[in-house]
Parts: sequence; C-alpha cells; structure tokens
Amino acid sequence: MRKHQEDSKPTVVECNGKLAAMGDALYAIGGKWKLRVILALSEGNMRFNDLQRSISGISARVLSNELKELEMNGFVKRIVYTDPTVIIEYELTDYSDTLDPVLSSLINWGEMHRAKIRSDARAEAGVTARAVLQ
Amino acid sequence: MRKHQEDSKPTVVECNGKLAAMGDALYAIGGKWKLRVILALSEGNMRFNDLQRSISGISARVLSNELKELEMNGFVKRIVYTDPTVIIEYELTDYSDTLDPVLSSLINWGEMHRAKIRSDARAEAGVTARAVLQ
DNA sequence: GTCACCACTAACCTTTTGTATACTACTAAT
DNA sequence: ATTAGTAGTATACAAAAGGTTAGTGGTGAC
Repeated sequence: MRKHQEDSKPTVVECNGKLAAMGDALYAIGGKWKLRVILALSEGNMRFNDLQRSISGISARVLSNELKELEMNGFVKRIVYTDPTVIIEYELTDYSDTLDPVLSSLINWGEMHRAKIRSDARAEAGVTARAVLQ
Repeated sequence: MRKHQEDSKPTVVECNGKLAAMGDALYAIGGKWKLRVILALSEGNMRFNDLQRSISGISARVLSNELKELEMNGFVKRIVYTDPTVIIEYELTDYSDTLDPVLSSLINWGEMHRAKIRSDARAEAGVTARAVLQ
C-alpha cells in the first residue's frame, strides 16, 4: 500500500514553519564546533588553552573563530581580568542557557545511539554497510 | 572575582563523556542537511522531487547523498513501488523516531531565537555587531 | 512525436572548513 | 638566561562540502 498523495498533499505552510525554525537554529548553532564549544564552556572550561585541550581536534584558529561568532551571537562573553596578571576567560551568557534542552536531548540521543551502534556491531559482525561512530 | 581553577579543575572524565556523546550525535545527524531531510520526511514528503522542493536550497546531488547516508545509518528506508508505474518513496524508520526530542527542542529553540533576534533588531536598530537570521 | 516529469548520476567548479606551522608579545618559573 | 605557558594571529595549503550544469533512461500525457 503506498502512501504518497493519499491526503491532498502535505500543507506547505506548516512544513515551512518548522523547516524555517530549524533553519534558524542550525544557522546559529550548526556546524562542527559551536555546540561542542558551548558544552565545554558549560563544563567549566573557561580559558582559551583549556578549551582547546578539552575539545579534541580543534585548532587555535578555528577555536578563535568560533568564540568570536559565539560572542557576536550572544552566547558567550569574553572577560579580561587583570588582577595579578592578564587572564582572559570565556563565559556563557544567560541566553546560552536557553540551549540546555537542545544540548541535553543531543547528549541523551548520542549516548543511546552509541549504545545501539555498539550492540549492532556485535550482533551482525562483518556485514556490508553499517552505521559508524566517530 | 575570577572563576578559573576555583574548584580543583573540572573533572576531565565527565566532560569527555558528554563531549563524546555529543560528538557521536553530531557525527550521525550533524551537517547542513541531515535534520532538514528527516524533518521534511516527517512532514509527509516522501518522493525525491517532493523532498527537493520542500527543502529549499538543496541540490539533487546533495539530497541523493544525504538520503544514502541516512539509509546507511538506519534513519530512512527506500521503498520501490511498481503498481501502476515505478515510484520510489523514502520513509522514516522507527529508529528515526528516537530523534523526536532532538528535533522538537531544536524547532522550539529556533522559533524562540527568531523572535528574540527580531525584537533585538527593533530595539537597537543599526548597532555594530548583531546576531542575524538566515 | 514531442514535451514534461521522475529519479537520479557525472563532471566540474567554488566555497567553506580545517590543518600545520610559525610567530607575536607578554608572564612566570627555574 | 632559558624555558614554558597564555592568548592568540598570519600564512599557506589541503580536504570536505556544496553548487551548477548537463545528461541518462524511463513513464505518461497531448
């Protein structure tokens, strides 16, 4: 039994609403690093080199660019302390807290997915095309 | 008052857990199009050209690649009907339903973010660096 | 027969993203 | 004085992602 066009076409309007909202979200926080940087900051890493160490694989150049963009978009504050010596810290803003549901749903799903891929790999060892972890 | 190193370093272990889970998630569903394709499919678009029309900006080449990857990762089934004529439909699998919380948190956040950017733009019209919508 | 639609694929090109290496200017420790 | 760390920037290059254009072989409609 086929499903296409059984109910007079999906309403283009409501599709566009959700697709657009998702587009906005992905525009602001999409890409390889943005969410990782935010997560690393939320875990307590504040200084440039700490961040670079905790986000494995990121280069100084890319981290620098990501931090600038995150600052421009209001997710991150750059704070310069000068008490004994100059120290620069990056801090999440209150606005970035609005991302918590997104982050936690992603983390939960990632954990679940990792478990699933692992058990699939055990079940059908050595079969053709298979999903893969990073 | 500065915050760095006030509590004996963030525990590297738990950071890595979440960062790794997020890494897994972004590896499977990251990138510009994956979630958009899944959303479009969940909105009822099943056939190749329908999908291409509803996901604005995607090219046939990219859509084709994304569908293949989504199929490999178990999010999508490709079904060939031959009743009056050959028709190919893409359908979400049950596994893709596990992404619902991710999708809805992203959509909610996107809607909120869009509203925020709009009101910010009204409030401080013409100020230097500002976040931007797609 | 011609035209359009469907479901793609191939070739090529551009843009984006990331990597590697080096370098700056400063501080702090040995 | 040398070495190491901080917080990056500069430059050059490579790889990945995406876009453009065209074309395939099939069906169906006029």
